[in-house]
Amino acid sequence: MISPIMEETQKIQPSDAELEILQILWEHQPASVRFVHEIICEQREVSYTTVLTVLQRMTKKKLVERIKEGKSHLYQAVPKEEEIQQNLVQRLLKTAYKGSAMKLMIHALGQEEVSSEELNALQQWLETKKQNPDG
Amino acid sequence: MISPIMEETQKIQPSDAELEILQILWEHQPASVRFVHEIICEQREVSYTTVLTVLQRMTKKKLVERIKEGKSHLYQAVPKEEEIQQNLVQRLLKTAYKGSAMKLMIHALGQEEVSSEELNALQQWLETKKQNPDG
DNA sequence: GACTTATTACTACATTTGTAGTAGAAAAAT
DNA sequence: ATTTTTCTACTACAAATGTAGTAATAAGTC
Repeated sequence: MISPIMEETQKIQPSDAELEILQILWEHQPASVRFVHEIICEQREVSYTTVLTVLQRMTKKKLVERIKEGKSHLYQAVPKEEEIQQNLVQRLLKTAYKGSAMKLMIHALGQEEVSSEELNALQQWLETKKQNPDG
Repeated sequence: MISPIMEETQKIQPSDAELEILQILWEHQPASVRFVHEIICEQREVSYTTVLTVLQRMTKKKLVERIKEGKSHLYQAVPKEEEIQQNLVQRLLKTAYKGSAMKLMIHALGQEEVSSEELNALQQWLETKKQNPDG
């Protein structure tokens, strides 16, 4: 879709499968197809070539980088985890919350059981933010 | 994708175009294709039949309901806005934030300019939450 | 009543996505 | 050296998505 909103938000928007793989890479950089496949298979059944195919597409899109390693390859995430997270929240904020960060937060807090440590951390964060708005 | 995470999160996940339309409906219930089209066109160019087609698919998926109105129809969102929002944050939380609501919130707050009213509102909300964790 | 407009139904089509099979080459095992 | 395993490359395919055209029908307009 090419709405103005989309354009602004036209940053990297990995698909579900891609994000799943990125997550793994962010934790175990660089990794082989085999490795990624095994990790995923701890959660769900999927064929080796499926993972391979997704990784190949991701390479084409520059979502990952390939390092030759003898016959095979090692993969490495290109975007930073934070960057992608930011993109995704921003998008959600605009497309589903009309920009109201508040409501989004309430929802994020509301459904999960947030530990009181997290609540405290957030409170502190808020204090800081109020003092120094450009944090 | 049929990961365990996805299954849990297998609630309604409207596509971009669908969400765009839902947003409009939530604000102006019930609305004609024409109306929806006009609203969208304030933002971006799109053909009337495109909107019609999406609405027809949404009807099939039960994302909207159709009310006959003479020759034409009026459409009404089926899911509640909050419900969809919750689904989307929950999904984001699980797929991109490994469940850390905190980080998600920091990001939500961090990138947009959040008014100090919003910050205050959040602080109050936090107070309440601490007193009465099952809010 | 003939003509123009609005509206729907149906069809189409390119892309993206999730999924996986097959073939061929390289490496490892025996 | 022959067989088995491990990889990659390539191909395929169904479903979803964003997009829009055409035909038919109903409704207003002159």
